[in-house]
Amino acid sequence: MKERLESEELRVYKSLDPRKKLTPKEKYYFAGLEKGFIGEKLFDQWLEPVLENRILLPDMQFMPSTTFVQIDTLLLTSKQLYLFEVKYYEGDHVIEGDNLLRMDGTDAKNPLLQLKRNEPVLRRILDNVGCSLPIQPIAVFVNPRFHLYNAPVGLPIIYPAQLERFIAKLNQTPSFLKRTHTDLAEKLIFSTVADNPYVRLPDYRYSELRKGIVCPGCGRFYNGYSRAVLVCSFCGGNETAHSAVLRTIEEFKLLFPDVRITVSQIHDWCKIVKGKKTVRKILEEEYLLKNQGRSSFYIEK
DNA sequence: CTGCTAGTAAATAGTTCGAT
DNA sequence: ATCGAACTATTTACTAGCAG
Repeated sequence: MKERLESEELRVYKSLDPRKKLTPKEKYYFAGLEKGFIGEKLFDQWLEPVLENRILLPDMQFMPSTTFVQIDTLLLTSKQLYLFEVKYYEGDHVIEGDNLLRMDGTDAKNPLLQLKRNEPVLRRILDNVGCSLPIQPIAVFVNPRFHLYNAPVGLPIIYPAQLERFIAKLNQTPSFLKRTHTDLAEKLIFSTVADNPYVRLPDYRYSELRKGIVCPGCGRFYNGYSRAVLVCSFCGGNETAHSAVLRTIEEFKLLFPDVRITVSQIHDWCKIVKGKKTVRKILEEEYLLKNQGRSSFYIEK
């Protein structure tokens, strides 16, 4: 019903990373975003076998009244709604009171607290759409290299070594989806909101960013190209100028949503494309030309 | 495999057109 | 008047096909 996509925030960091020197803080935050996404994808794969009669709702952002909640993973069954908080933490951890600590003493986000905060908000959202299904909040640690030392028995936590059994058990629990369930899923998707007030984007200006086309294989810049085929001098990967330019236009749109797309703009942004003709041709094929002459620009088809 | 040729598409250059 | 897109013609680089 809904696909899990990289967040806009993550995509911005990804395309900024090779083009600008990120501060250590930004790098750290970026790495966290990437790990989070890896973990969520990994858990999606675990859930795959139970989805025949259950619905996976990834990346659900709600804003009922003034509180914003982001829920990584919801799983709708006929009996209940699982609220998962997925973590890709690695290494040894301990619980001290309400805090989840790494062995070096630094704080990691405690998913149990996040669940405690999110559950009542989700309850309100469910009530709003007239759903009385019980919520089952669970924290999931999906990284096999994760260990938690002193957790008491009975916490709503799934550890890496328990994942397989959890999925097997879930699969044995009968679930029959009716029309009301798919309707509910649609209603929930409909009530999600797009923007996340917690995004922390680094500040960047066009002039300071390195221009050019990045190889999708290894993330480094192409040195140049000839005859409409780009060959990466680092990893050997190759692709057509058409798809490379198109991807680089998407990056530009992501980083500068308010700047108009013109042939000159994209020509400068892609840098290694020699002629504006090539850029124009691609824009002409994939986008829609607005206005004529001096004030012309391209928009989505 | 080499050398030739024709065909194709990109790059280049020069010019026109339209909006500001 | 000026700038950027659009148009046109030409050069350049590569490819496929073919004979020797």
